[in-house]
Amino acid sequence: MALEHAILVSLAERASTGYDLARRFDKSIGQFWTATHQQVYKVLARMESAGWIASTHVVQDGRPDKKVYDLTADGRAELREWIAQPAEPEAARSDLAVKIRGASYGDPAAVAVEVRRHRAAHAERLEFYLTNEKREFPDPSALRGHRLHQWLVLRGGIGLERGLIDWYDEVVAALTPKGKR
Amino acid sequence: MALEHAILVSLAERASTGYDLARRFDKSIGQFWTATHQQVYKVLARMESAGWIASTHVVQDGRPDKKVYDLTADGRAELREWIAQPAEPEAARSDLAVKIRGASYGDPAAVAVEVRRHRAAHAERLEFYLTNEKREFPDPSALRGHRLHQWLVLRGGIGLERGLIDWYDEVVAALTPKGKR
DNA sequence: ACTTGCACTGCAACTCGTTGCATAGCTACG
DNA sequence: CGTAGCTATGCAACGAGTTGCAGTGCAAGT
Repeated sequence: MALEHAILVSLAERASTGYDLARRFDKSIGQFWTATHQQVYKVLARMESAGWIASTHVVQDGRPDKKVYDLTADGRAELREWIAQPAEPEAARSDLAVKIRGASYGDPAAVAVEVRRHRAAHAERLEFYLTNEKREFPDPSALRGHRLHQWLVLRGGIGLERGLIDWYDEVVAALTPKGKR
Repeated sequence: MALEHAILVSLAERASTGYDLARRFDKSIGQFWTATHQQVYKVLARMESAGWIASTHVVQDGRPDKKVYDLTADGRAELREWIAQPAEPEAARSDLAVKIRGASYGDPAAVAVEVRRHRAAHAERLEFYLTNEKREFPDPSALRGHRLHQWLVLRGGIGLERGLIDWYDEVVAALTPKGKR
């Protein structure tokens, strides 16, 4: 499982509540790992009883109380160890790719429409990443340490989105009858 | 769940045994969907009782008996319907990306080594895909129907691998101290 | 006044997928 | 002759992740 470790990385960057972590998994870290808030709370509870993280109860006014989690020494050690260990090259999963492959057993035109829709969604995400990059990392050559690493992962996301968009364009062109282009 | 539908696509292309499907998930279809044989057998059983597929017991000599599965009319209908339905743009998951992001909380040099290893694995897979493409699709412009769709998915895999390799190169360069390059 | 939305936490039930194990006969290698 | 590896199927137990539901209290729009 890597969710635990993704959370460790997230908490190493900044102590946070479960709610906050769940939202961050929709954004920066979420590029390469996602989780719903239920999953986050569940895993946080397990991690706390394992002693990797510790929580502080914070009373707020005008808002519900919250529990802020932070790494313990054990958590830091665990993170260090996990990072040192080899990871398996993971396999991609894509419903859409399966649909493209099976297009002739359904309606190829409908698949093309679907691919266009995904293209638009990924173009939007690419825009979002590029805007982030400009705002947060205006001078990449000066980056070091964890800021550099964050930027590198963002670059990965950007490359991935670009690759997908190119591919979708290729697919749409191939699936659209020539008269209709 | 898409494994069921990935299997439907696979069986639409060719009637197969569970064992055979599991191996094919390591190759062509496996680009965008994988499954272990246990998972395949489990899902096949469920699909058969749902009436999507039917099996024929085949006695072999010198080898264990096998069960060859093929689509039923219901299975074809289900596949057609599934293909017509919209799919959610799926989120990527990558342990390695999380490790890159967390590199400063561990050993960045060790992460660089790991990235190099993944780069090599993906370069190998890229080679494999390119060889396949040359052998199976020597003249892409002439492709139509399910052969075209297969080729398109292969193109997606090729683009993905290329994108990853480029990214890994970028990451290795950034994580390797300048003196050691 | 009413509803919608946000901040915040969590339980319960479920599905999907992995890991480990079991079985069985044939082939090929040293 | 023994052992490793392939073809072939499957069960049992577990872990990871999703979906649905539940509750509180404030702010802001209609």
